[in-house]
Amino acid sequence: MARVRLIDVAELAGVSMKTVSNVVHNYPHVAPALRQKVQSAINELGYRPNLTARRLATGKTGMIALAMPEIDHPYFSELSRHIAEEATRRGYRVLIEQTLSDPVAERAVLRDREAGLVDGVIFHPVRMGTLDIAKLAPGTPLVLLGEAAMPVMTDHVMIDNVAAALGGTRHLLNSGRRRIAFLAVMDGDITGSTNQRLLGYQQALIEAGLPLRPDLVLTARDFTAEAGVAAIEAALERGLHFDGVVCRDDKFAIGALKALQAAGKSVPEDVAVVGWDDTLLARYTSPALTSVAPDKLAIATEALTLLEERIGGYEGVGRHRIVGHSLAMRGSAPRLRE
Amino acid sequence: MARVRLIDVAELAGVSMKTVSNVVHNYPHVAPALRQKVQSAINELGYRPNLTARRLATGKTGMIALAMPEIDHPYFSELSRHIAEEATRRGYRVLIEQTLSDPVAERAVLRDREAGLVDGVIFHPVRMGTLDIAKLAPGTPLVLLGEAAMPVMTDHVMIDNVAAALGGTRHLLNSGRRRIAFLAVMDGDITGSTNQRLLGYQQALIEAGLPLRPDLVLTARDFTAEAGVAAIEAALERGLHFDGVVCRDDKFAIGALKALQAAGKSVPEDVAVVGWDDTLLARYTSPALTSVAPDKLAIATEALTLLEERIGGYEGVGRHRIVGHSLAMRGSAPRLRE
DNA sequence: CATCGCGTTTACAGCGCTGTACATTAACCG
DNA sequence: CGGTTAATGTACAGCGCTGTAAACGCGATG
Repeated sequence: MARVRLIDVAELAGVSMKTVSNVVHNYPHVAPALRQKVQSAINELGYRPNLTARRLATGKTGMIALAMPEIDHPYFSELSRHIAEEATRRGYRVLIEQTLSDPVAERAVLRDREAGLVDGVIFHPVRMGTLDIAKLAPGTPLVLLGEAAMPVMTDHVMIDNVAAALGGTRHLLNSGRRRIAFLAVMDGDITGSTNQRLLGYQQALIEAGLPLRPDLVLTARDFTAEAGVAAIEAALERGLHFDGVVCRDDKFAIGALKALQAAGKSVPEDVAVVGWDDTLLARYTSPALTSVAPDKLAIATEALTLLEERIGGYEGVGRHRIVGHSLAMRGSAPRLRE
Repeated sequence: MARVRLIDVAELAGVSMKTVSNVVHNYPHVAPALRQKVQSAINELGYRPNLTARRLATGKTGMIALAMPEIDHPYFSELSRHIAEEATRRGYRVLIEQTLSDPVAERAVLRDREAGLVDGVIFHPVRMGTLDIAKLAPGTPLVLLGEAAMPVMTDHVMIDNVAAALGGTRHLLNSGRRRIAFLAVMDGDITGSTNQRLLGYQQALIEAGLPLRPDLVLTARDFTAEAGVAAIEAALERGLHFDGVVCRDDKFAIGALKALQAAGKSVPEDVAVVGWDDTLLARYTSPALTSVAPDKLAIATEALTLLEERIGGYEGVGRHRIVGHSLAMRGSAPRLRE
């Protein structure tokens, strides 16, 4: 059963291909009678336009690529959902690419993979830095997310990580905590996110007139809840005393919760915990996690707006947009009573 | 900066377009010297093949669509990851569609949306039933997931829900539970999954010689953790006594955990809880959830195998594949001591 | 030395659609 | 009523690539 083509419809209706095309596209200047005739021919044959051919002819694909480290990480899947919905609203479809934080896969995103396949790319890099990306200067319109890279020429959307960490830490300070740990820094973490969050944490302590104690900055081996457990266990074992933890990540916070409960500490009474990203996970732990909440919808909207402008031909210098964040208050570090 | 085309490379290298094409595709019969010359021309111009044009010429898109209700639901995001990785391994790229369980969006998946854009579709329907799908008989190769629909002519991959529910319930029975609730049935849930799971639950009770008590089959208003909380609260309020809960869903199980803990019941001592889907969430509650674990990787592999056969031209009757499942043992309904 | 055969390269049609330029008809106006 | 404008419709090139068929060496063969 060969596919029905435009010309088949045209022949059946006794008109030119272009007229059929005009009907398909609801082009206004088609006589009602003809439109009717063409429409029946379309229905009779069950014609569906071949999108690939349309793309080749128009040069527009109506598709954007979204490249992220892991599509099943709650933060990224929640963000993708927003981006997918916003893109649909604007008439784009989304091709999701998973890089698994692999440098080769990341590079591929900016090179040949998308050639002529998508109109633009939204990319959350992990391993590629500012210079790597600047060098690959892709022909494709591009918007970056996250803190790993921010070349001057490329558009970029992020939250103010320093301010967010400052806010989260202040919240703990306001509730009377004085020995607040940071979970965690890592070897080989070049994303910049951690550094900015650490900076905000430190700034809050300084504001409050507290000393910066290096032993309160914990170290983890990777970005898993298990690594968070291990880091807290190690800290407790070496006798570290702390009454609050600011985590760079909800998974770390979950690990902290587990390790603290296992050690007989109660949360938030003995130790208050603040997570990061306000993912689905934060709602389902017990106690539920207070978590820094990036405005994911705003990230999606802003990224698509910038991308659409690039697709529309904007070629100026990179715009760097900071979108809002808040602190989602839950049991692990509850809101203060008034 | 116009895109570089095949013909531009050909002119620079002083050869025909086809030769350049052959070099790009690593066609063996190209003289080394020429290949070298063409390669430098490619590098010099930074040529990248236009995938859209390639598709039009070959008729193959190398892309498959994956249509699911919600891309940020942990079960679906985990499944997508497997499908995306397996698809990549087989040389396909994945276009993810979110239907949000909207009948219109589901219908669109099977109709014009993918025309000539993907080689095949993997579709997890929610609202469309067997007949709806059978009627739309798409030209596109199609594999269905889930229990909502299983037209005879269409390929289909699922786990044995009855057996899985039977297994989960047996586990509770083996650990001595005798009053086991089912969380939950719902009005308007036509997916069939719930019914099959309920059936397995009932079968286990019958096997054990226990009566089927209708009051132990709880009702929820929707598929959220909050609805699960409400259902358990209502049951406790009306004085229902139970020592185990089989949930059709991890979110319900999380709701159950919350409601039980709030009511001062301890899990698993007073009430043991079994979840379903073994999502990320199950690992991070406390206690962690024992959960029915569909073999997601097998679902992905099997679905892609069937789809590839359809793409390859198989036009026979629908194949219905049952893949494995297990019971992921965790604290909410722990493994029995030997 | 003409012929064959193989490896290599080319020319060109065509994938299905849209944009452009042009032809036709209808409508309108002074 | 001739002439102008606007509304409709058509023909066809071309988007960038690949498949096919045919042409082109060139050493080996008889």
